[in-house]
Amino acid sequence: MSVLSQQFFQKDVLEVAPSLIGKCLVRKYANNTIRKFLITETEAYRGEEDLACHASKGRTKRTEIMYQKGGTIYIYLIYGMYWMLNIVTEKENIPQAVLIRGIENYNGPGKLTKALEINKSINGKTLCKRNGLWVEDYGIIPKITTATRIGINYAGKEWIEKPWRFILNE
DNA sequence: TCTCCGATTCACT
DNA sequence: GTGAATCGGAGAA
Repeated sequence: MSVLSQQFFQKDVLEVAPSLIGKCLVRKYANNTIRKFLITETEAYRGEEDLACHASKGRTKRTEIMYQKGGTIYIYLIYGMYWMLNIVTEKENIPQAVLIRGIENYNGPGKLTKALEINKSINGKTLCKRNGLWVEDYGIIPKITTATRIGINYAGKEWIEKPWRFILNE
């Protein structure tokens, strides 16, 4: 087992997103309990030109986090009810992020953040043990299926059709 | 300040 | 298959 370094995330999101499949998301709760979850589904959001990406509107207070260097945690509230967990990729000033859509036993981004007790308090923090959330590599070589992204009908045909969702094959 | 709407989920017809 | 819940960010004025 090895803990993924910051360097792992400082690459193109299209490399990072599929390679996170089969890795282990580790959460240390407020009461020091530690739980590990296999990552089963991710999605890539890639830069200002990607109309499905929040950063397509340019650099704002909200998207500022995505311009940080890879390994930063981006938390975002959707529909006033659910927190989305993203991991920023690439170097500084390149707005890319991986959305964690699914983990073992929790199918759905809203459910997994609930299970992990994720909320805005860790927005902008770095992915590492000190902050209670990190990723471990157990050397699993997963079989990956690609698909189109979900919930981005506003982005237009060209971007809806990108096969930027990555799913672990059972 | 005010209005619009979303990287979702769940209950109900 | 359809619609409600619910709130912060972005853009308009």
